[in-house]
Amino acid sequence: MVTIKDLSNICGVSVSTISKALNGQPDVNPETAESIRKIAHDLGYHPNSAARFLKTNRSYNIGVLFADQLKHEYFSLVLDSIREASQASGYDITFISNKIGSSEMSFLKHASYRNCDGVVIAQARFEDPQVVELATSELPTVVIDHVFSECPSIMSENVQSMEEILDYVSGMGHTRIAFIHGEERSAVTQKRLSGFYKACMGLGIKVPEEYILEAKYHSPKESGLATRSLLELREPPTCILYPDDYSYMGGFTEIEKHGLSVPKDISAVGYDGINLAEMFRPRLTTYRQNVEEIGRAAVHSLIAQIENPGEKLREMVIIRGSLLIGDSVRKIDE
Amino acid sequence: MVTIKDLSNICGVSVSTISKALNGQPDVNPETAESIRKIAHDLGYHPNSAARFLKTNRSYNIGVLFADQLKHEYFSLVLDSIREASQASGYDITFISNKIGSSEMSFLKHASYRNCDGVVIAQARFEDPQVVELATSELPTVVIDHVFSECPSIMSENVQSMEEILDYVSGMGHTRIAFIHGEERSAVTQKRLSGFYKACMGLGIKVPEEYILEAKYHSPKESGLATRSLLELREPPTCILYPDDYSYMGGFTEIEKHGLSVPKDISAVGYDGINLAEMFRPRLTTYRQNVEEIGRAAVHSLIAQIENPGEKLREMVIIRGSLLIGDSVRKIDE
DNA sequence: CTCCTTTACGAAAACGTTTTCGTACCATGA
DNA sequence: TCATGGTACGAAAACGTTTTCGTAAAGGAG
Repeated sequence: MVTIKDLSNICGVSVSTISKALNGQPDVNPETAESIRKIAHDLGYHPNSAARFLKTNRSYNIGVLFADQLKHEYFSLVLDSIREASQASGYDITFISNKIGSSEMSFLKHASYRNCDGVVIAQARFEDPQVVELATSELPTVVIDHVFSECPSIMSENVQSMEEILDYVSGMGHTRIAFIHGEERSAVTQKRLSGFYKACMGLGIKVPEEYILEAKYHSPKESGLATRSLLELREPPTCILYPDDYSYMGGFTEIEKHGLSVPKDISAVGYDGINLAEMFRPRLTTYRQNVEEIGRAAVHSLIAQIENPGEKLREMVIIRGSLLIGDSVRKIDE
Repeated sequence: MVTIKDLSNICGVSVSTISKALNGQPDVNPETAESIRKIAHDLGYHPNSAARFLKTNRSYNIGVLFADQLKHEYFSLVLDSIREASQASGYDITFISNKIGSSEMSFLKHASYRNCDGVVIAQARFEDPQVVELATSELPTVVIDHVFSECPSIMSENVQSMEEILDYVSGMGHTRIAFIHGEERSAVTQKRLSGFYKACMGLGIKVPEEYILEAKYHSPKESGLATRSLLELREPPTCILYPDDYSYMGGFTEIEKHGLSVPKDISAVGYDGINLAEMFRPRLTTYRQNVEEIGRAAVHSLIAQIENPGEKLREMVIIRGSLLIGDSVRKIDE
């Protein structure tokens, strides 16, 4: 690897001058600077990030927390946009975990051990003390789809989206609408529930308690169970809203098992708008999240914090998606 | 952040002794060492990775190259297993790209700028000179689904898998079998083609030239076009093999557009075995890749290189998958 | 010509580690 | 008693940078 000392030898000036030339300091002769830059470029010199960090305390590396998995398309797309946005801004990304090799290390420790300038909490068990510790720490952080009072949040829009879904479903003639939602304690769920109720109120739809069921996000199994209990009701719903497209899979299988079909007997709506949804038959009606924007907003907010250490901003950005209409909701003629 | 100097002050011994105690050097009194370790643990001390690298030239960080995208489930699952295996071995991972911020930087430069101990080439344009440069460099590398003569390869099994597929399809009574394959120049495609021809020969199936078409991996559009040309043949195939499950999507849409249906009119087989394939209707018959094993093998091979710098091993590991039978291949009764 | 300011550069310290080498102390054997 | 050897520790250099400060040379003002 070519170091600044090599450059110093080749250029015949001291390392200090090299460093200053490369960093655009004013106290170096423009011609010298230019020739140094040229040689550095020709030799493919780049300052070693570790050494540079030691002096500047900036690693240009941001940590990303995906606690459980990025097995779901939604999360991998968010990751992809985080990666893209970071790179565009000159940052690399590193995954943060809480065990590395045989030794346990809290998320925060891991991030500081790796000298991250900041971390994006993209997917995590938000009540985990380690996650809380991270979010409330001095380290710049930004959280996606959750709100911590101590750091900025990027939230997908969840109230209006539910209203849009219900407008559509109700427009198709449905009045018996069930809602299988994700974990109750999640901020996203709360928003969606409130959007759901609000829309029902506006539309004059009455929803029996049994129509509102808790499942888990991205768990076909849980949603399958919930679906079963809905189907076994004396008066089952005509339309079921699912927490996400994966969960719909579980519901769909259960509906088939009951000898029913979508949308003839039961209509269904997913959430997230994963790319493969258009391959489902019937084509799934779902709400497409703007994953590109979510990742980008997270990175930009984080970098803003990193580069302006003074202001501890606590903004909240809300990203809207859009309803994607498929064939999974049947039109009911009265 | 607590540094080794802080520990030195607290423990009342020099930094050298602290370092030696923590690294298990023999020339430190066992009792002293134990008390140092205890204090270090209580304070949550971890040596700074950047500083440590500077002395040891080991970053415990491995670079991962996903040149284009990890938008496809197959790649995100591979990434996930890479991440898991790395972490289990005490390594973190960083994405390698060839532009960072506004400045261009070759993959190799980027990896060495970030002091990666090695890099996994997981998905890339293998003929890209930068990728070649990386694979042939001094830096330990491992490549997935391609073979470079200079570094170990992890290959998914591709010959036998095609034979299995053809055994099955032929067993279902098909003789007019088309094969839409991915990029011709790719090693994977070559293997699959050879498996395809070999199986056809063994089964006594004659395949007209028009039945073999090139498309691109993960491009529904390309496969859609290829499918169209197959359907417009005077004697179209009864079964089409696709390069991957995403590509099948394109084919499926095209088949529907022609007023035909899968598998009644045309049977189809995918590849990769993404989780959502079971949601397609009909359920897709496909060949499931062992993504966990692929990622793990890559990481283990890479770490073996890193930790035994002497031997430049050049092994090739082949990972088998398994046929996943759905409903997309019709049984033909003669 | 002197004094002051500006310009352009270099020496050296520092960041947090690891590692080499030196050495003080103590025990052992002759 | 002295030489020898082992044990346990510390001083200091080094890794590749950035940054502070010092200073020599050059130029301008009086």
